[in-house]
Amino acid sequence: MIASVLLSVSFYRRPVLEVARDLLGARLVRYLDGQRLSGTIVETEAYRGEEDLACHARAGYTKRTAVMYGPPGRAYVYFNYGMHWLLNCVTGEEGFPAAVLVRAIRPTEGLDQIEKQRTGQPQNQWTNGPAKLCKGLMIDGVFNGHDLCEGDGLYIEAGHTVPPERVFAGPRVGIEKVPEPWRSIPWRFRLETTDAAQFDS
DNA sequence: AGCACGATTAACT
DNA sequence: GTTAATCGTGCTC
Repeated sequence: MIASVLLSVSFYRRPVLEVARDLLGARLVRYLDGQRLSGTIVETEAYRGEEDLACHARAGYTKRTAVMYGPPGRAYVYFNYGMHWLLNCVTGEEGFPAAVLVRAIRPTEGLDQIEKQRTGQPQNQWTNGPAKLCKGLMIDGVFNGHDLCEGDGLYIEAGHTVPPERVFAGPRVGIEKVPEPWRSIPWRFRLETTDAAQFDS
């Protein structure tokens, strides 16, 4: 049994591209009613600064984006399309808006609980999308601004070290209307699973 | 005050 | 491949 290591503020207080890359293989944990729901992070995206026209901070400091300007290691959880919650991790120095969108995890603990949130869906589609994983782990707006470094309710633990050859970078998705270079810049990171058939992405 | 649209998903044809 | 669902946010008037 390997001791779980809670990712600390120093992990998040680094350039967002490094954090997005290093979160691959880490374990996202939702601690609920004494039970752990968790999954290995297999896909992330980086959003960086007011100049990044795909980043919410393009609008500057607003009530919505305030969390991104705050200290690293906090959760930025926002509501989208009138029905979906999406989870981000704030990164970098306080005052600079940047965050990592957690796009997909591979479920590892609390499968029975996760399934209850994803009824009718096959297991390989329980948490293979940013809104799906929030639904599966019961993550919503109450976690906006939550400190991920306290090990309380929602946090991330270090996982296995992922060799570079297993990391694939590509353009971020869902931002087709964003001008170049932001639309195509390869700030999406994926961890190729050895069991691709069991986990569509 | 009104409006267009979005870091998506699921169900369709 | 196409589209409805559904509402907070930021921008325009």
